[in-house]
Amino acid sequence: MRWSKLFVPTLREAPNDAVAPSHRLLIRGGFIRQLHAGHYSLLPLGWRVHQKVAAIVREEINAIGGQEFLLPTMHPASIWMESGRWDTMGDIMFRFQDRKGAEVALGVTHEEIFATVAAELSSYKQLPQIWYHIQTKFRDEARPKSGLLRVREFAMKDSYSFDVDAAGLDAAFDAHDVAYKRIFARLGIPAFGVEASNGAMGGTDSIEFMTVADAGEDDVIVCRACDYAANVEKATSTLPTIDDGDSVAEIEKFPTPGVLTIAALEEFDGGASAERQLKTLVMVLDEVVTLVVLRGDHQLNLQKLADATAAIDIRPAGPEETQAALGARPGSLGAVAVDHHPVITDIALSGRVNMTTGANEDGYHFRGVSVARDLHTSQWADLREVQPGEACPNCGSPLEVDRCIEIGHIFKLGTKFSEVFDVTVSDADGKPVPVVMGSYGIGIGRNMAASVEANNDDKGMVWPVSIAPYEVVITLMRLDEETLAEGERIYHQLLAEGIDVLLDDRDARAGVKFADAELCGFPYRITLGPRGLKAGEAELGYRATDTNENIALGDVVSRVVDLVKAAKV
RNA sequence: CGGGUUGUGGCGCAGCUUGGUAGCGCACCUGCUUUGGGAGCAGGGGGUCCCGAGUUCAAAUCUCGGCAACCCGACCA
Repeated sequence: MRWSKLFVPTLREAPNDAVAPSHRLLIRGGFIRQLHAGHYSLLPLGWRVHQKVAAIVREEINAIGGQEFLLPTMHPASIWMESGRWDTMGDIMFRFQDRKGAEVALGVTHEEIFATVAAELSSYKQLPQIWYHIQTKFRDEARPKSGLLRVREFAMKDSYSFDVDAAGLDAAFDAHDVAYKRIFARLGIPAFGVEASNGAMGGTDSIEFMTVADAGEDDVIVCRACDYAANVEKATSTLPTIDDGDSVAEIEKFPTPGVLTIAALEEFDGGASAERQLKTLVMVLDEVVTLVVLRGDHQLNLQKLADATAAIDIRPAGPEETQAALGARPGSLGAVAVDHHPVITDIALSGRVNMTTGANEDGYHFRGVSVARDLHTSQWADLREVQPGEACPNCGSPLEVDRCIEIGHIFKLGTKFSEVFDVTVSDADGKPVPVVMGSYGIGIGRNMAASVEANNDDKGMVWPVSIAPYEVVITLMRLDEETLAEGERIYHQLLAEGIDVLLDDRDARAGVKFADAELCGFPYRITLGPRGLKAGEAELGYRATDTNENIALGDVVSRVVDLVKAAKV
């Protein structure tokens, strides 16, 4: 391609509302333009990268036996009603009516659709299968942000595995785990897997692939001493034992005028330290008022509560609801003897005695509360959010928290969808068994942006050769006959070698061409000008290291070909 | 959904307080000079000032209503 013909609207300054580095650079480099919130047009350079990312994903999924499909992205409501997700998806799903008034939706994911196709599987002999497509997903995100990192319309590779048993699923899962790590390595993204919540999907194992970035949206708890890493939605830690005293006291109500917070009760004469208090949160889970009890100094993680209860709609109770439920205002609430509402108790409170908590009477608290004896716990669950500095559950070292971008997610679905959509096969004994499914997603555009987050400097993007829009740019310092002729010669030789090469034949100043080439992040730059030509040399520049060297004109092509081939492996 | 910020040529901004019909830098077009790190001079083109209503002789500017975008949080298979 000749730059003079290529549409690359570079900007010297990024729009003010772009903040994330990848967002700013992709716009400045003329790779993307926003249409509206969460919807981006991919311009020629952006589209080339996008296609290269997709090609790598395709290669790696094909390598583990994946078969590529293309399923529709507009779905009838009925199929989502069958799986029960018409309701559970909530506002994330774009829904509308066709001209006949039939309810339709744009796909947020494709478990249902692949399952309907898989219903034609009939024998265990046909298994295992790995099916995938690279298709546009639509998600009406509450807050699209950071350019390509969080959008409402995006291409995603989602694959689904079909196996006759759990062992087969394990194999498919592990194969994806390996494939994903290869993909991220090829995309130039430092990635690691973390234990993750399955969300509303259910299932067992769930691994999210993360890369550390300020622009990320997920907090990941990591241990530097061992390999423990988990999303805060899932992370646990080892807590030191709290000394509750030797004897078990009787429950006792005592006046606490004006004491409305955990902190105030710590200071109060006759109060208790936070770790010896019970914190009672009044939550509304799918319109059921529920008490959630945690240790006084612990924080609730909402996703853990959602996972534990399978509730779809979770919100804190309002003041009136709280008053109606417990007869007291926040600050004096407790779960002691409450049995007219579900009580979900954090497992960290197991076995605790002589605790202090609100008495459900304004201005009074209880002391001497035994969790097992005095609370009518309807469900125990791990609800508390791990804090940095707490001990790693594996090795005891202090945990840290990293801000991360989620760049891929693999998890085991089990038989939920196969049962709903009757995806059954006959096993070796001729008996019908539901197929065991797995689901594996990776966003193309998000990974493109994540690669920029990981590979940039003050001059612009630094693409890995594997996904660079062009592998080499030939920068012509002058458009005189000689330079042009030599540029054309090298350009055509590189093209013949299958190299993605861009010839910068624009009538522009050297500084402009250099700055644009660096901004766009082409890995190699061949600089040709009268000065070098006179000496029979070209300059070969390396974007990643910001270095260059002079090379004899006759050697440039073979040198670049070698470099590109070596880098692509 | 709560909190905050912002909407003025393609991008970055000024003008708004104190109404008088829009300006600067970059980018773009023409010419000349220049030419190995975002050139200089001269000339030129381009704007429903987010939308609507109101006040006024007159609104980018004041009032009211709406819309949109961004940031933080909530939310997010």
